[in-house]
Amino acid sequence: MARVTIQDVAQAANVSPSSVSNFLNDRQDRMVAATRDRIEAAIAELGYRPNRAARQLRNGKSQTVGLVVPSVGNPFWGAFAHEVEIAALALGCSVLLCNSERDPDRERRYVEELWEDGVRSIILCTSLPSLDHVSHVISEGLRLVTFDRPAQPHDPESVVSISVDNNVGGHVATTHLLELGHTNIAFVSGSIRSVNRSARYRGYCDAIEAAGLNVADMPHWAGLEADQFGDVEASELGRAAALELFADRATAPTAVVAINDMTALGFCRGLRDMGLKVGQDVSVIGFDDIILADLYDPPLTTVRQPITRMAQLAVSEAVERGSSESTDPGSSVLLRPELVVRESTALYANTISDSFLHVPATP
Amino acid sequence: MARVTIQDVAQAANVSPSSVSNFLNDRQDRMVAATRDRIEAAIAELGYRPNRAARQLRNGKSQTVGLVVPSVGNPFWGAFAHEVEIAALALGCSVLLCNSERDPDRERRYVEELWEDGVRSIILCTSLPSLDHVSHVISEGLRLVTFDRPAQPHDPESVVSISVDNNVGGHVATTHLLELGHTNIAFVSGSIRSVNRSARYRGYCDAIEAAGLNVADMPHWAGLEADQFGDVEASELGRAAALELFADRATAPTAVVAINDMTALGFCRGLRDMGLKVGQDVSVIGFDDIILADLYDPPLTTVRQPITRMAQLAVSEAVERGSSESTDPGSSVLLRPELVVRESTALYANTISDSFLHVPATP
DNA sequence: TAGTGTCAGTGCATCGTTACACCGACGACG
DNA sequence: CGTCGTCGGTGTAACGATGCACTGACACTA
Repeated sequence: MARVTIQDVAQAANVSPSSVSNFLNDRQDRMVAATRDRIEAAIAELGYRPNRAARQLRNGKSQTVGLVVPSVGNPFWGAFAHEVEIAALALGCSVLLCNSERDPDRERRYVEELWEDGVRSIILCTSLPSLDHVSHVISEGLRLVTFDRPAQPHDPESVVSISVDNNVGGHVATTHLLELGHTNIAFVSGSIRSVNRSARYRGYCDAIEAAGLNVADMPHWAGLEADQFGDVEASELGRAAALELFADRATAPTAVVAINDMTALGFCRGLRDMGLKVGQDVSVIGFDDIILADLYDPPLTTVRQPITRMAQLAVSEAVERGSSESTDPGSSVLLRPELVVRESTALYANTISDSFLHVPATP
Repeated sequence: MARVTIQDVAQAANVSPSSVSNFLNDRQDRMVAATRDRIEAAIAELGYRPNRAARQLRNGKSQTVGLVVPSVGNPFWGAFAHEVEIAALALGCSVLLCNSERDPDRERRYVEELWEDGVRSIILCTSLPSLDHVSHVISEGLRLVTFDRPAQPHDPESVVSISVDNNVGGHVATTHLLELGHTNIAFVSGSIRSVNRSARYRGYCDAIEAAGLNVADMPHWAGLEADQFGDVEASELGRAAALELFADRATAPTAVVAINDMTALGFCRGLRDMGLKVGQDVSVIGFDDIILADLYDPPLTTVRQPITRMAQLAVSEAVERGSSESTDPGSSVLLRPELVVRESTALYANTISDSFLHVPATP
């Protein structure tokens, strides 16, 4: 059961290893049909599979795509990683998984390491405003696809971005709450020093102002000590936000736009700690539509990201850039998010419930 | 910025490449201290990093550990993958991610492919009773660590298993409900043709009988068409179970042991569909303690798996088997799960609520 | 002093694949 | 008929690391 090499195939097909190599690397124009068929048959018969290590050693590239996410422990990123793996498999690639924990330094180290290990395509899920920390690798030829981070003016030319249109996402979410009659709508985000978060916030602001309201009047909860929380802990953040925003019932909002579903869920949990009912006392809308959104009680209204499609796009941009239907380098794909209305948002008219007005202050 | 090779280091240190190789491969006894220091200095100065592809080509092994999970889209597996990556990083390894979708054939294909690509250590999260589908690779020398699947009598000798003690887990969960006074306790599992699930079921049965009750009197919901559902869909399964078990209120249980948290959450969602309140009308206990368990409303009582510890064990068994403190080959590590009481379980005495008795039948 | 052993370090073939440079044969063209 | 171009295919030197088999120097022993 020793390994079948290209030599074995060559021998079986009565050609030189070079020809087999030519066959494998799409230079079939260089040979007559009969030869091609013999090689093909030999490969099939011997069950030959090229040795990745040798290939990679020889030409410095690997068939692996690097995936750098903040943390697969977060259900959104877990789901995305799942979709990426499926898409990569379809293209014959493996996925090397890295968790950056949203640490720019880890991002850089991972990207450098992957590059040095021959990985030439990386899907980087970052939302840092600048790509300076990895630009030196890009300039050496790395195919970088950023996810969840639209292209920025100063990005290196070759970078492709796949993202949802966060601006319209934030707008859609906020408009939904406005249409339900809410006029005191908080934005809960943690730090927004990231391009996707600030875009969502902009969408929120635009919607508020378009409704003739003043953003300055709305509570904006932007985290504890800046960036103290990583990604899995988004829910902790939401929870903390709820406790803080509802400490004073007089000024508390009746509706909340959360930066993502995990934060929204944490917020709901915090509301519960304070004896408030989501979708009754307070309307909460999330972002992402993770599997848990539909499972929650009440099911969470949210803005869905089409992650399957996005994962496919990201992988195909990463591994087959330059092929027929691929995007131009430097382009940015912005997919349209979709509002999913469930039960965590309700008419403002129904919001002023007994429980809201008479609930005792928490200790 | 060309690659620094072992030759460059050798030249800089005034030794032969062989000596550098010796240095790198723990054969430092073969050289005098001064030489060692020179090599060390040269490596540091040039920033040398061994080329993985070349290494792998030469000796057929890679520094990568393969991780085969049912689906990283499932928050439990996502969290586990996260921990595995952290543990692997600490040991200088990368993690290659594969989703088996619980399909034995995909498991086999992935394992074979990883093996052929030089991966010599695989953490396989399977719960298939037999390892026959991968035993041929094991016999060639693969270091296989199974996770969430205790060793079975017919397993190949070299396999190490890391798992929680599912039997006591099931027992602890059930006992908790019994202690709350429940006597009609359902078991919701989907197919239990997997060793961990059947162990949990056994623990459940033991506890029921130890309480002087009869397992035959308890509802056991074991899935729709056997195995129709994958892993992410565990929640769908739970939801379906709820609708079915509570179709007839007369025989419906007052408490439920779910096979895992996702199923439990789905079950809660189903209960909600029927107008029932978890932790009030019905007590529900899960298994795993995923991050969402604490976030849920009501927070889910569950049996926690110590995944950080388990991931560390799995990785260290996979990559450094044979080292000092490692387990004997063929051993099985069973960690103790921990009951986490939250609010989805309640005293039976409090269970017979108005809403339970008078809720209208759903259409 | 010849013989044996140990120590520190090196030469070289090798892993499987690739692509450049080459080669022979045949056809066409001036 | 000689020459050139093209086609189909091959030889070979890498890519970078490894470890066996070896060597030269020195020490110790009989």
